Amino acid sequence: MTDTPPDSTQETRGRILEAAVKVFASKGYHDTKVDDIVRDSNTSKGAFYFYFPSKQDIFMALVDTFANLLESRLRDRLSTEPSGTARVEAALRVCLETFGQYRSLAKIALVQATGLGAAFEEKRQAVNQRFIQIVRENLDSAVTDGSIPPLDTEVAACAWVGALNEIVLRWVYIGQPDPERSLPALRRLLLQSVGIPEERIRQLEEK
Amino acid sequence: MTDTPPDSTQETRGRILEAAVKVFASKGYHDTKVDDIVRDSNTSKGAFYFYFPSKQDIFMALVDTFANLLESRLRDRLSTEPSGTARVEAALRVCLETFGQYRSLAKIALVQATGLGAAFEEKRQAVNQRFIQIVRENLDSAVTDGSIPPLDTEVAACAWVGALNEIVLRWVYIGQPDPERSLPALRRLLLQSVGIPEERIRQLEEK
DNA sequence: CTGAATAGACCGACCAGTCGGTCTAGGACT
DNA sequence: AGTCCTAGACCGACTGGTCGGTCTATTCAG
Repeated sequence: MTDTPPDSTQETRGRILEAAVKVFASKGYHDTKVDDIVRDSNTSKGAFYFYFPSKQDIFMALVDTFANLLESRLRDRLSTEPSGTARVEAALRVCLETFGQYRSLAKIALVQATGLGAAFEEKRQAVNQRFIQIVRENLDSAVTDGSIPPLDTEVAACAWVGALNEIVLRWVYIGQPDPERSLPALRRLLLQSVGIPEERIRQLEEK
Repeated sequence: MTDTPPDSTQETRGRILEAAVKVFASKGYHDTKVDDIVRDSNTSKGAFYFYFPSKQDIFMALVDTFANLLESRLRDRLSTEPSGTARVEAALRVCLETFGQYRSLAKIALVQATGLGAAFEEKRQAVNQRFIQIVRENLDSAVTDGSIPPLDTEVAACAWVGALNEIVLRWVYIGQPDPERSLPALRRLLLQSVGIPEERIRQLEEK
């Protein structure tokens, strides 16, 4: 009658992780009780604390998981893309794809890790900083090789990340501006903002 | 021995509000105990619950206070500013001034109201939406009167608000890019992003 | 004297984390 | 093969501390 077939052992851990993503994403950190995760994963509190040291720990691990995934995808993609303008396109695509593919995880990383107390705020800040850094590096090199006029790349990088963040957030929340629609608009916005000439942009859009 | 001088009555309410702003801003919603606010305000739990129905309520009230203040300042300023490019300048200035003047409140509204559970997320979304709406209205009218080329103003408005948000957040947190420094950079970024010609921007910067 | 304002002891729900226990697989020994 | 043993996976009742919120007593202004 117990409908659990002879599970392979480590599967339990996976079920807990899966449930954690789901519940954290839908209820937020504080409204998620460990018991919720336990219930949703069809395991037990014992199992939870057997695999994870604490609620905070599993949460942080999820944020890291997502940030790591996104960062490596981004760096991979950027390293194979020579032109500056194409990089914007590529990076935006990678972000939106990844956010889309792991929508729940994304929500956790983007939203839930904010405003829950000192430890979490620091983490959020740190994660964002990583991506701002990536953007900045690329803007810097674009300035160096003369493809865009000199500008305050730190501010620009923050702005870019902030803009993308907000777009994705809205999408994650209310599904509103579909990425398919917002991507071209956002790309043009970002490119224009750092002074890339109209003609280069149009060239990219026609491709 | 109690060092509280003969307080005028209603002052208590003010002291509680003040303390709430301070404590919420420094510890976040969940890490702030009602007793912390009581202690910091030199009042009592009885006084707290005499003036405010609940912890959540006073928090929401603070968020609203700030959002209302900012919105009215923005609308005031925008209504007296005819030119589109000048509006960007004016709006940015109002935001940064207000954020600066009420830094703690700003932190509460921008950060703490995120990721703490359904009610708070909704509020955050709603508040952001209001400002996106303001930006959008202005972009729309700029498109209508031909001062900028047609574009997806919803996406653009989100991006603008997101960018500003991120810049301010960093500043509030780590004090890093000083507004005096980021404002010109950000202004140029935003204006360029919606395709305002170089010459109009320079013109504004020289003023 | 009356009622608003204030104090702070107290209550009880809530929940992260614990801990003693059960179950199962598989190895060793007969 | 059968029996025992062990270890590690897993279970869930329970605990202990923490706060939001209540309540009664007290103070004080008018």
